[in-house]
Amino acid sequence: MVRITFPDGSVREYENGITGLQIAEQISPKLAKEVYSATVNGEVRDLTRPITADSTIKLHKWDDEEGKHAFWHSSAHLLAGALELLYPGIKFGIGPAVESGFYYDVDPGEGKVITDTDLPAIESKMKELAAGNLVYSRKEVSKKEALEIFTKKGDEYKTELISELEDGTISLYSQGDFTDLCKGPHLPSTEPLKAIKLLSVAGAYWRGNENRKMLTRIYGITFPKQKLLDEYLVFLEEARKRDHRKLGRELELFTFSPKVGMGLPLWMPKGAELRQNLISFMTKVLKKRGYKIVATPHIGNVNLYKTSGHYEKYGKDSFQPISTPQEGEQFMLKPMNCPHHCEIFNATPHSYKDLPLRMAEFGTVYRYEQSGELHGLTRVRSFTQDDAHHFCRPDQLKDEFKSIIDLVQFIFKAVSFEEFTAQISLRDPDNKDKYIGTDENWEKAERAIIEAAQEKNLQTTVVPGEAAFYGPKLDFMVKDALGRKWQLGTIQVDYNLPERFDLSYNGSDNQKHRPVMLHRAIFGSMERFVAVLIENSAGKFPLWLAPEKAVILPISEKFNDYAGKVLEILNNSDICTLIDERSEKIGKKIRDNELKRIPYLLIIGEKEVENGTISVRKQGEGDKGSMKIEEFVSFINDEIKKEIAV
RNA sequence: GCCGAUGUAGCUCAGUUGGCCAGAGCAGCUGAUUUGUAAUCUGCAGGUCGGGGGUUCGAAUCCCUUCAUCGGCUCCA
Repeated sequence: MVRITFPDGSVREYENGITGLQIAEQISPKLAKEVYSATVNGEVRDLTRPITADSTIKLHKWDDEEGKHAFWHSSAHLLAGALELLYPGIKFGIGPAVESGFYYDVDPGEGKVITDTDLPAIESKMKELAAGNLVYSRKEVSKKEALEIFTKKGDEYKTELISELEDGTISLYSQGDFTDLCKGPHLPSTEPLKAIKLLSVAGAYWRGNENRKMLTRIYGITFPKQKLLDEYLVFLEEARKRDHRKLGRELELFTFSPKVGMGLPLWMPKGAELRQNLISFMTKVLKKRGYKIVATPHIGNVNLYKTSGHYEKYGKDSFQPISTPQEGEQFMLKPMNCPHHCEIFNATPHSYKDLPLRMAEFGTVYRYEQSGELHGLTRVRSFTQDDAHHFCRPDQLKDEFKSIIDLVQFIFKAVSFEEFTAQISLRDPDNKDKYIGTDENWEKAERAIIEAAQEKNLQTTVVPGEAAFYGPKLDFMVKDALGRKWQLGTIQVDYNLPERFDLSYNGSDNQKHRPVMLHRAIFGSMERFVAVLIENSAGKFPLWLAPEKAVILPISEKFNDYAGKVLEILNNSDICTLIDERSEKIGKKIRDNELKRIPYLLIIGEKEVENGTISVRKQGEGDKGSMKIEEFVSFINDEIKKEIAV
C-alpha cells in the first residue's frame, strides 16, 4: 500500500502502483475526465504513471497551468502526428506548449513548404486522429537506443537534442503511429482534445540561432470544449479591432511614410495632442517631485559613446556615425540620453547635500532595429523616452527607489492601469564575473530594491540572472483590458556610467565620492505607451487625454451662429472643441462623431438657442440632458480634475 | 537580417483559366434638402493595379528583381 497525501492535507491509502488517473476515478468519474496531469512529490507527471511510494499528489485540471500545459503539449504531439502522415519524411524540431496554445517547429524537407493555406487540411487530420481516442504511452530508453531510433528516422534535429541529454533520463511518447522524444507529461489519451484550431505558420530559426536553419513553425491552440475555442476566437477578433496600427490610422493619430523611412513614426495633429497631454501631465508631476527638466541634442560626438561603452557594445548594429567636413570628426544619433545627462552632471560641482539630483528629459533616441522587428508604434527606430536619471549617494538608493515606485504607482493609476506586476532582476549568483561593480555594491543595490518593493507593498517576482551587466533592475508590467501584459516602466541601477564618466560629489569628509545612477522610465517611450493606451481603451481615451474633448452638432444650419458662439466659449475655456457644420441629419452627425470617439457630443437646436443651453450626449452612453454652457465648462473641468488628481 | 504570406482609389474590398476604356461601398468634392439623438438624396472626381524589368499580339493576372506591410524567429526534447 502507498499513502497518498492530498493538497487539503487528507491522507488515503491505495494499492502500490496505482495511477493518478485511478485515484481521480475513485474520487469521481467526472473528475477523472477533467484531470490532465498530476504533480507527484513536486514533480509534474503523467496521470498514467504508477505511484510506488508514499506521495503527495495534486491533480491538475484545465484551470491549472500544469493542466493546460499537458493539454497543449499533447496537442503539439497530435499536430506532429498529423504532419507525419501528411508530409512523409518531415523532420521535427521542438514542439512545446506556450502561454496560449502550442507550436511545432518542423522541416518539411528540401523544396517543400507549408503555408497557411495548408492549415485546414492539417487541422482536419488532427481532428480525425483525436477522434480515434489515441492513447499517449511513455517509454524510457537508453541514450544509445534513442539515438538509434531517431538516426534511423533521419530526424537530425532530434538526434542533436538527444546527444545533449544525460543517459538514463530519456523518454519517448507515442500516440498512434507517431513517436516523439519528449520529457512529458501528457494526457492519458487524445479524448479531451475536442476543439482544435491551427492559427498561423511562421519561420523560426532552429534553436533561435540565426546562423542555423530556418524551420517552419506551426502555431495552434486546443480546448476541451468548443465553447472555449469560440470564446478565444472572439478574443482574438477583439484584439484585432483594438490593434493600435488600425486605430491609429482611423483616428488619425500617427502614420508612417516610406519616404521618411520605415519605423519612423509621424505624429499627426490628434496624436501629437494626445502625446502632449501625457507629457504636460508627466512634467507637472515630475516638477512636484523634485525633478529638474533638461534638454539635450539628438546627436553626440562618437567619443561620447566610446566613453560610455555603448559604441563598443552596440556601435556595429546601430545607425552609423555621421561624418562632418572636419577630418576624423564623427557624430552619432543618440541611442540613449544618459551620456548627455552625465555631462550635465559633470558641468557643475556637487556636494553630498545636493543629492539626489533627478534629471528628466523627454528625449528622442534612435536605434537601428532590424527591419523585421519593426511593429507599429511598439517597435520603432525613433522614439521618445520619458527618461530620467537619479544621481544619488549609495545611502540614498533605497529611498530613491521607493520614490520611483511611488511615482510609477501614481502614474499608472492616473492612466487607469490598475493592475500591474513587477519583476526584480538580480545578477546570476553563479556567474558574478559577467557583471561590473563591486560585490558590496551589488548586494547593497539588490537589497535596496527588494526592501523598497516590500515597503511599497509591491507584488514582485524575483528573477536571478536577468540583471543588466551594469546593475540590477525592476520592471513593471501592466495588464490591459483584454488581460494582455505589456512591459512599460523600468528602474535600473547603474554603477558603470558614473565610473566611465568619472562622476563625483564632495562628501561631508571633503573627499570625492562616486554617485550611484538610476535610470528610469515610466511610460517607457511615448510611442509604446500610446500604443498600449490605444489598445487598452480601444481608442476611447479618458477625457483628459482625448485630443478633442467635444464636438458641437447643430441640428440645422440655422443654428450655426449660436454653435459658433458656443465653440468660442469652450475653446477659450481650454476645452478643445470642434463643430460639425455639414448639412447632414443629426443622426448622421452623431454616428460619425461617435465613431471618431469624441467624448462629448453637444447638440444644438431651437430649444438650446432659446434657453442658452446645449444638449449633452456622452460618447457610448447617450443623451445626458441639457446644460448651460458655463455649467458644461465646469462639468468637464471637474471630470478632468477627478481623472488626474495631481 | 531570415522564413512564409500579402500589396488594386484616402479606407475596406471585387476583379473568373492573361482578353472590351479596372469595379463597388465608405470617405472627399457638387447640388438639393434644413433636418432633434448612431447612415437623406443627386451628380462628380479619384487608381502608371507598390516600384523596376521581362515573357506575350495582349499582363492587375505569369516570371525575375526591388520596396513596403503582416505573422513569426529557444516560454529548450
